[in-house]
Amino acid sequence: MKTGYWRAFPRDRDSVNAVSEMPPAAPTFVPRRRIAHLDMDAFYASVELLRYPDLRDLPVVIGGSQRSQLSDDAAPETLATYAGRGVVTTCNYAARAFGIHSAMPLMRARTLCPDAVRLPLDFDEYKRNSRLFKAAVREVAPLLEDRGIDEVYLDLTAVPGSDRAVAQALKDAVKNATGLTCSVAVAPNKLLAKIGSELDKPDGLTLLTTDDLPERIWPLPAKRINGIGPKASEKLAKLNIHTIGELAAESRDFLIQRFGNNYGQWLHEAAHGRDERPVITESEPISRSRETTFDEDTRDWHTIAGVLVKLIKDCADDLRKRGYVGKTIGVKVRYNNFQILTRDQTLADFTADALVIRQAAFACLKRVPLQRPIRLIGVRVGNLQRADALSESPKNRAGRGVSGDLFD
DNA sequence: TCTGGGGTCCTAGGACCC
DNA sequence: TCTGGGGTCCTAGGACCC
Repeated sequence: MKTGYWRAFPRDRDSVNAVSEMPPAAPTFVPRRRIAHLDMDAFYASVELLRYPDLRDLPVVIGGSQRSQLSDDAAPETLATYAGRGVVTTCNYAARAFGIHSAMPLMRARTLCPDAVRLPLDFDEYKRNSRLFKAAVREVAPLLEDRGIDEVYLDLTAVPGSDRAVAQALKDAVKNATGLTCSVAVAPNKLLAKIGSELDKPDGLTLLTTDDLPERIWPLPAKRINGIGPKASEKLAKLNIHTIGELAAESRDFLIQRFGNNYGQWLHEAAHGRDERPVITESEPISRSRETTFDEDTRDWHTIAGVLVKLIKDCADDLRKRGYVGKTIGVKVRYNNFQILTRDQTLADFTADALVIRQAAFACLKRVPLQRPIRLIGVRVGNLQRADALSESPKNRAGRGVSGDLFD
């Protein structure tokens, strides 16, 4: 069995500088990486089906108002009686058979399937199940990268057992802990593992090697690559590039010329299934935010200000609860034409104080033209630091950054 | 049909400092 | 009087992801 390959140092798109600082290449034997991507199947819908098993074979759509906004005994309703803003957050496979998919406006889903059952979101319950499945997965493979509520990457390189056996053990662990199914792929890197976990959904188990590239990856649409979204996809289509294979057939220079140095180079690497990004097991948050869409578009300053005050309070509470302080305060509006505008301001001192945030946020809001109705308002606190790390650093406590001459 | 909320990263220009 | 380049921070916008 082939177990590895020789290389000098890992090449990582995100750590070019780090590589150049390393000592001269003394070749090291690096075991071939085994990376898994694990993705829960229709996660929110599946959690709801644990609570309402009778709905299992009916089309079910999750989205719209949140459970916390309803009375406790609110019964599930059908889409036919639903009116209002909002999109499908997710839906079960029965609903997908009608052409419904996530991010679709609920009113559109209603025309496709008026009899679909609509359930409100219950984030507390999804988070509880998320913690359960991640804890179970960690028992099998401790090197875990959290990619949100319903998916993770795992570095299986040091986990004993065949790829298939470990993948099956992961699926069994998730099922035992939550009663839910997931799809797992094992591949040489994150890029291929991510594509792989989609190939056999739901309840999938996929094993991929670089030898599978021509047969199993290249025929897929280019947008199946994580990082190629609607815009890049459209631009590629105009160049008559539709599949990953067609992308791989283009020269690096051609892609750099059309997409810029960074992105062009990355497109070329990705199409060839190359990706050396490590599994990141720990990371610090960059920002926290709160935003909301009005029931009706508005230009009324008092309405806007009133909502903003509440969002600021929520955001400040969240920061304090998590033990973070931030330095850059910003507001975001979305106009009724969907255009987004942001204004932000960096303070001299880190803060999690609602009153301080409020002052800065309203200074930002004053710079927002309200010449047309807005549909969304939001507040963001960025440049986060751990509150405890801050109190240990005299320079930070002074709040004037790192210019040493003020203190030396 | 009429489009949520919470994030991250990248780019690019200008200010400012050395 | 005219002319540098590099580095960092701030701000705004945009693409993308879950």
